[in-house]
Amino acid sequence: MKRFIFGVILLAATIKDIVAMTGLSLGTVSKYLNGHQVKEKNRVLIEESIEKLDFNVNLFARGLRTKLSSNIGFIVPSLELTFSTKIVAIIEKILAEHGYTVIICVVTGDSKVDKAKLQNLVYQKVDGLLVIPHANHQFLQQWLEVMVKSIPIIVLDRLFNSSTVQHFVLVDNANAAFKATELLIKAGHRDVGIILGDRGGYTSDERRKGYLQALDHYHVPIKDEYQVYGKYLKAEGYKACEQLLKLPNRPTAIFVTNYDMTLGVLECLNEHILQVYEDISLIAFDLDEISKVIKPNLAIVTQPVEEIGYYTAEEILKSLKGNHANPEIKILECSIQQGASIKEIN
Amino acid sequence: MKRFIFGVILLAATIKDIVAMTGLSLGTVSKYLNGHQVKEKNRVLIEESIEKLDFNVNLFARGLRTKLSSNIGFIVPSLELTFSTKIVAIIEKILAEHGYTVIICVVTGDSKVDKAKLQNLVYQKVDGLLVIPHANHQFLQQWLEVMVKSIPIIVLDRLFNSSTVQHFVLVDNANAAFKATELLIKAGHRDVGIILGDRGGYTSDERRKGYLQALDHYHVPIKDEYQVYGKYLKAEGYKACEQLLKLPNRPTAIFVTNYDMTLGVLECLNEHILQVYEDISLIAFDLDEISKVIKPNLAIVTQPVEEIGYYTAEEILKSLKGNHANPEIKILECSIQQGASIKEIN
DNA sequence: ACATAAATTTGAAACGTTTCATTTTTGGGG
DNA sequence: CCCCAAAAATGAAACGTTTCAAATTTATGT
Repeated sequence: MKRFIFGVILLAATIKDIVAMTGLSLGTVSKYLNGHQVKEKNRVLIEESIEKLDFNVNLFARGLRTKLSSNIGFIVPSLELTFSTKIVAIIEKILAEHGYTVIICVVTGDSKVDKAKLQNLVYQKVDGLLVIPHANHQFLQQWLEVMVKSIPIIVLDRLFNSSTVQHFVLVDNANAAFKATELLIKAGHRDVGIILGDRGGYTSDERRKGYLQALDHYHVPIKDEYQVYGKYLKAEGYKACEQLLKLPNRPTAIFVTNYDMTLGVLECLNEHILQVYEDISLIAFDLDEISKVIKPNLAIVTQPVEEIGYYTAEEILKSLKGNHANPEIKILECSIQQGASIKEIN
Repeated sequence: MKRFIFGVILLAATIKDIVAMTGLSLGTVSKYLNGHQVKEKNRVLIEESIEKLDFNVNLFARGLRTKLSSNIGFIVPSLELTFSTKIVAIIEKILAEHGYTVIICVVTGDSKVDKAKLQNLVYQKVDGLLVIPHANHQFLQQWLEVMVKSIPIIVLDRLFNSSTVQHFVLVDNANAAFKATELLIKAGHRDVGIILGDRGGYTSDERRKGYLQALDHYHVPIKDEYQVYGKYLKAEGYKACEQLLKLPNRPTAIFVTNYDMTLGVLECLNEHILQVYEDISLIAFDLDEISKVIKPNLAIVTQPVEEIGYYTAEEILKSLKGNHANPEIKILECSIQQGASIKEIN
């Protein structure tokens, strides 16, 4: 029996207390706790006892035998992207309903630091792993390749080639970029710049692909100087924007393919005293909460973060429940939110 | 010895393997692992062995004896406030350097849901707790009062009266609000509105206090209708703003005391076709990353999130190391970032 | 060298589960 | 009412640490 003094627990109840109270054996109670068949009469007995004792399984003891922790690790490149935090929040909520907790692990990209963090995490503390890879994820990827053999892993946002990691949840970046670019073209723009992430990065390449397809489809000439690369950072967005503005015939519209870069672009336009819409058209990515406060309201591509969260949570739960072999590449669609940042120049 | 097949760990090394390799006893090795004095010769022996075996303490077994997990729980009201996520990120980084991991727990304010989450967390999974309370935190507070007797707890952002919880890290909200209001007054504004959080909420009351002090200090008449309350949400900021705009002689300047509410205010002004600066002056809270992209740049009060993070991490580490009795209320200062959103109307 | 105090080492017991080979109970058919 | 297969219950062993009283080694002063 849990014993209290002034409301503080001195001693938590154990299975042995249940045994003492019910007269059953350790084995039977344990079986009940793990969802196995137990005689009706005994089930009632045990449940009453659990209730009275306020019994909770000791996870240390359980883990010692089973090597399971009821924790899920969530590896993110940063906590300052709403994309990541929204997904973490949704998943934390769902997993909590199933008795799991979420351990956050921010990877820096510095493989030395990351290695220690990941090692500790995976060897002992988590039953499964959710991963939003860092742009610079070579080390992480190698690590995952090995780890996925011992625990279920789902990778979000980025696809990579791997014979072992096979469970991905992605958005259709190419199609989203196609539609965004299309929107600009249909408004009459033929000089459309695009600000991309790292050259060779997965999302970057996909978004570029969609952009090129759209130009091609509408017979708009492709110009290399309109495609600018940078890291997914505000400062790099600023730089990329300047680069486009410096061009002899600068684009009349820009597609910025990332949240943070968009902030940089807006700051850059501000400083160059260029008005969105009036002087230059814009469509951005993922700006959800703030697209409306910016004047004019920005047209944006919105990733289905909620759907990503729900789907991923369900999938990892399935994997944890033993269905270890349903790897899949899931691709979800983005939507486009109209704004007042695209000028018709027919 | 850890045994591998195709790079996958089959069996992790245990203390017994070290015993076998060094010829020492369990007790000695354990003592070494826990930082106690061991003969130099043996220290070397053990360290070599650990290295060779790639030994890691099994945290389940350790926890079974010690009831310690090397996890810290971080309770946040939401993951969509940069205030919270920045602090979480900083603290996660520092704690990781000390072998701790961070379990995220988002409380909803629904005490039924929260209770189950917190229970699980505290009874078994965490050695300490960091808490950014929800605005509606009665239940949470009661819970903390009891829990702090068994593990160290530090509360951030909000102060509350408690005979047990005594460790707080706060910012000087009153002073920050004083300075913000002062800035508006010095620009000649005498009709200064303030949009506050929940009536009776800690931060809300403090910020109001500073606001009133500033008005009083500069002999500006105080008007009740200029003080509007709402929840710290974008939608409520919108509503609050409308309320101020509807007033017969509406304020010439508004102090918005929260990030999310500011977004709502900006949207509201946009829709009413009111220009910040030109039509109405504004000073906001915590808008850091986006204050620069908004035109005109907003003047903002910035909370020292980095400092809060570093300080809190150090404090919880101290508490975990046994210095269990250094409760303190730490108050950090905010800074003000000038912008172009305040019009001189002398 | 010797006695003694101090510093280390030792190893059995305990932490609270799960597992599994065995034993016991149950219920259906003849 | 008995037999037997199936279902359920049993309880000892094991998981890998930490702890602690007892034993051993080392250091100190004479």
